[in-house]
Amino acid sequence: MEKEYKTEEEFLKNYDSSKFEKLSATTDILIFSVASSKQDNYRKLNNKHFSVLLVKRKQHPFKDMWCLPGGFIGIDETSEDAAKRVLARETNLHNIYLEQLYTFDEVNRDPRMRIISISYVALVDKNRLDDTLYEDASWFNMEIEEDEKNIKINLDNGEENFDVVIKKTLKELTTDRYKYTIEKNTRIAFDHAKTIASGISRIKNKLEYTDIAFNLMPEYFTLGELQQVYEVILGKKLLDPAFRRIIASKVEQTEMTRVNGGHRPSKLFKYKGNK
Amino acid sequence: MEKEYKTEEEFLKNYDSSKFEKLSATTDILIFSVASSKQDNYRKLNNKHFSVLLVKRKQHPFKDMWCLPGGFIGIDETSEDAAKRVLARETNLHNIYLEQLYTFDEVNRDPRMRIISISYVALVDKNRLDDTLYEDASWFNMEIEEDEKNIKINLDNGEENFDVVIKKTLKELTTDRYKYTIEKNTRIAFDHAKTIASGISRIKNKLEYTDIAFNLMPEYFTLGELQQVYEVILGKKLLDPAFRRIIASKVEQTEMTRVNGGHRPSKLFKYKGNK
DNA sequence: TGAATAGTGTCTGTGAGACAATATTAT
DNA sequence: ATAATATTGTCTCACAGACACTATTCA
Repeated sequence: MEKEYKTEEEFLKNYDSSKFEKLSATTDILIFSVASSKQDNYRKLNNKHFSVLLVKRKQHPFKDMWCLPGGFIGIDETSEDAAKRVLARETNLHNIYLEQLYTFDEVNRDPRMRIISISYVALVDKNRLDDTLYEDASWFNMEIEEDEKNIKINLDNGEENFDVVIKKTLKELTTDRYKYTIEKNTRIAFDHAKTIASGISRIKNKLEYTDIAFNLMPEYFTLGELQQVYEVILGKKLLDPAFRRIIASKVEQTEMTRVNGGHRPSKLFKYKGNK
Repeated sequence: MEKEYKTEEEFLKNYDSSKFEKLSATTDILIFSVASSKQDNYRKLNNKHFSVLLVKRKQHPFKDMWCLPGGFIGIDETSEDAAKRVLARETNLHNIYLEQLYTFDEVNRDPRMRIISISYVALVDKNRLDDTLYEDASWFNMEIEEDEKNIKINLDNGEENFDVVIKKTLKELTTDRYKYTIEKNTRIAFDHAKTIASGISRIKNKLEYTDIAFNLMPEYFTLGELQQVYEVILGKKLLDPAFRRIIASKVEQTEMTRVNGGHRPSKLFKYKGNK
């Protein structure tokens, strides 16, 4: 006890509190999902969209603009715990895929005071959600167009529709890591447009070499549905046989089929787990 | 001005400072490099080792144990700026490859008080360093053995030699993301053994799909040297023809050759840049 | 000369891209 | 019958793994 105190004291002596003021930390969460919208043609499958949950700000700064759900990190909780807390508040769900994305800490990212943001990505199956949303939250469908220089995201929640453009600049030195700068943005608060772009990029990458896609799926699904999820996230059509080859080892066929309109019914599959 | 103040006030009213105490943030940097050690046999090439810079703690807690170079993040600087500051102090170099790794924020990771650590990975070419090291810093060669369940790292700085074992457990839900727990560790302070394991894992992955390796190389190098760098980081031998095929598009041959003992001299190459 | 590294040629198997072909359903 | 999706077959091309072979140097 004596020693504890002594080292603490020693530490604080060396800790220049005028220079190294403490700072506030929040967690901001990208809650991603895939939404389905009915098609006009009875034969056709539902249209799918990669979507993100945003919250309308009720206060200054950035009043009436959209931001990511988030919250302050308590002195006795980890950022992951804080993220789970926010996630439960927004979705009423526990046990959701969650991974740390990046820590955004530009000095003036919040005009009020120094607040760093430890951001997380969550993936949820929309079927698990009830329709009631917390406060002023809203799901935005995203259309993503990405090239070498820019990521353009069109966001649409049925009432509002706007574009965000994030410029990717290669950082100095040999690396593939991009630095994101907001090129066009009128409706997203803080630096959250960057967070969204980073999160999309992370999920797109991981889609190709991990099984995260299954977090967006219900227990039973058709391979067509699964393929659609890959397609809307990657932003490109995939060839059926190739997709089936790749996915085959990860799924398990069931006896059930889904009858879905004027075409051949499809078998239902479920996730097999990693090998 | 009036409005600024008003919103700040409003904000602070909603900001429950008893619950959301501010916290301290540091940056910890994995400074990786590749060391060469002379061989006994005049014909043989230098032995290469993947190495990391550690600093001996002079104070409690963890006195006399080894930790990553790091420092507090000022209220007016980003974690990246802080990392560059530390990097310049330790290496006397600017313009070093630097990327954010992960934010470690377990509540009790520092026994004194709540301190979160925004960690970075830096890659330096050892030829650019002079031999004088800042304070009690020391380069440790690493031997890495990794399997499905554990990462075992043997660290050796010529005087001390010890093992660290980090257990990888698959996190709940469908994901390839591992949670690291320290299984065996006697000489590394704080949770820095985890940080080292994460950093190694990041670099190993990126080595395969980016050009980061060239940050560890001098301007001119032989393909054999480059291959050695890949081999010590990946922890396995590569086949010469395959390696040359992959690397061919990224390098440019020069007129120079390196004469290196009792064997055929090798052409010197330089990095061509992405495409 | 021999040990060691440098560098090239080539066979083979795997796997992705491409496209064709067949199956099945509701209207 | 037809439009739409479901599912499978197969050809080709690129490329990684494997191994053999040649080139060159210095003690």
